[in-house]
Amino acid sequence: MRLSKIFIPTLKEIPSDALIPSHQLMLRAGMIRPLGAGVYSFLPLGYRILKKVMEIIRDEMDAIGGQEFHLPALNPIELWEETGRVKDFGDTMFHLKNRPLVLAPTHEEVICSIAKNHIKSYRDLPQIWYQIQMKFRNEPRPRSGVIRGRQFIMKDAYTLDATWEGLDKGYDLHAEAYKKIFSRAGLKFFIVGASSGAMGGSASQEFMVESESGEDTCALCDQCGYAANLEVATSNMPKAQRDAEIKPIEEIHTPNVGTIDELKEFLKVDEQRLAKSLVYMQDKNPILILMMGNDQLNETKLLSVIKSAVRPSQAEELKTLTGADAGSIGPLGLQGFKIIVDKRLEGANNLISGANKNDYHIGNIDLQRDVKVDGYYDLRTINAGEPCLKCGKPLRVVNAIELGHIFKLGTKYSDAMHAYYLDENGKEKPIIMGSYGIGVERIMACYIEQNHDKHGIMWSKALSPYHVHLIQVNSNHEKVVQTAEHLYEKLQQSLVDVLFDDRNDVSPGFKFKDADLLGIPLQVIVGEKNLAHGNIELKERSTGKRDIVEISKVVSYVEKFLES
RNA sequence: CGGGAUGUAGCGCAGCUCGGCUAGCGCGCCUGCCUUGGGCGCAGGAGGUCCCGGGUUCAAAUCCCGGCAUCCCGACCA
Repeated sequence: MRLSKIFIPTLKEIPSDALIPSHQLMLRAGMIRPLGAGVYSFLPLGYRILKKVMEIIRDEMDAIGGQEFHLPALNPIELWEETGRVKDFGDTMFHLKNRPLVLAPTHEEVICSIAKNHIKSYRDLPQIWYQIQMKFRNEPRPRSGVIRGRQFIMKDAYTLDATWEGLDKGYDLHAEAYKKIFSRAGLKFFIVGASSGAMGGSASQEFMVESESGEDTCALCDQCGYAANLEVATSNMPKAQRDAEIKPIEEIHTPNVGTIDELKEFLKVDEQRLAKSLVYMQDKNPILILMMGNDQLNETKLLSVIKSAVRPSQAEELKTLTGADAGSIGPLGLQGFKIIVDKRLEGANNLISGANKNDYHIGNIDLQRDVKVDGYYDLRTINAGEPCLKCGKPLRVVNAIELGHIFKLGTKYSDAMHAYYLDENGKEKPIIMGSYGIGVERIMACYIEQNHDKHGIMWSKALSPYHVHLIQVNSNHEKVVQTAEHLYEKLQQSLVDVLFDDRNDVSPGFKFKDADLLGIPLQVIVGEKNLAHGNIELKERSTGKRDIVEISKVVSYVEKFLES
């Protein structure tokens, strides 16, 4: 393709709305343009890269027996009523105004409805169905360019199985396929255990890229490889020890002491003796949560224990329910509360907590003797530096971008939609499902985040929109033009994808800058000086390494480069 | 949905505090000449509902009220 003809509107200046490198470079390299918040047009260059990404995904999905579908984005709202997800998604799902239709934010329901109508026997299973299509989500706050948009391309795959062993197998196949996909795309990634959240289901893993601009937070152990989303991460922090000495409850006057830090200072006691109280509301039912010292409650973990929506109680509610304000709440003497306790406090005694009376705390609380505990659960958020659960080495906590997520869904959707098959015994059973997503634009953006310098992007051969960037340096020099045209022909005959900068109204410096910005891995530079000796210069974008070769050897040089 | 910022030519910005504008600068764009190894130079030129609506005033980009949009932080995020 000739640069004089193709539409690649590069920018010298950085658009002010773009803050992260991938967003800036995608705009500057003429790959995308914004149309509204979280909505982007892909221009020809950007779309070529997107297609490369999709081809890698397609290739690996087909390799595990996936069958590609093309599914509707417009869905009848009744379909989503069946699984109760109109409510679950809430404002995140786009609703059409003049028809009872929604824009699909994902496709479990559609897949399930097809399965329901056509998968009748265990003989029809297993199946791996996938699609690479636009999804729509009314994100409250789109950000970071294409990384979080209101419409985006997702590869979504679904496994349908008759047995749980089958689900395990399908899940593992996807995990392996995902490793291949992200490796082929040239990404440095890691895999974490994750929460399955509102998708439902059991096991779940996320494929992450470490990035300052990531919206997820993960704990990593560089020693043994432990990795988990902070939503589910655990560490090996010591539990409270049970004292041999049994002491009676005592009331302690603690004027103007509210926070755990103040209490610790005031009483001069070890933080491990302090039990922090938090009150959450499950509908109209209060839940008291006890955490050790200043441990932070992890709301995702709480949600997985409670299994329904909860919210922190408000100040007036607290006063009415407990008789005290935040800072003086405790487990003793509460009416109608469910009480759950973090595992670090399991069975502990001689604890100090609020008295449910302002300015007072209670000492020597024995959770076994004094409190009716409804359960001990892991509820805390871990911190960087805590010992790894597996090997004891300090954990790292990093921000990360989620590239892919694999779930074992189970029968949540097939039950809700009555997608049943008949087993060997003629017995009706729900199809067992798994769900596996990849953010296609995110692969592109994350690749750029990991592979750029101050001049621009550095594409790998796998994702580069063209194989080589042919630069005709001096457009007024007849021999340069002739040679560049000749090489353009020759390279194309050898099935090399060439982007040819044949512009005759652009200075050499401008062409070099553009070439480095676009980041095609190999530049073939036809300039007057080298040509005088019958030579052509070849520059590798990523290393800056330059080679001078004879004209006749350019094609074989390029072929060798592309094969390596 | 809370907090903050911004909105002036295709892009990046100045002007706004203290009203006087016939709105300016750089880049880009068009024409001509020139130059040709790192975003050339010279000359000429086109391009604006100053986000929208209302108000104050002799006079509003500028002051006041309302709205919208975009970005950032937070909340949320299958």
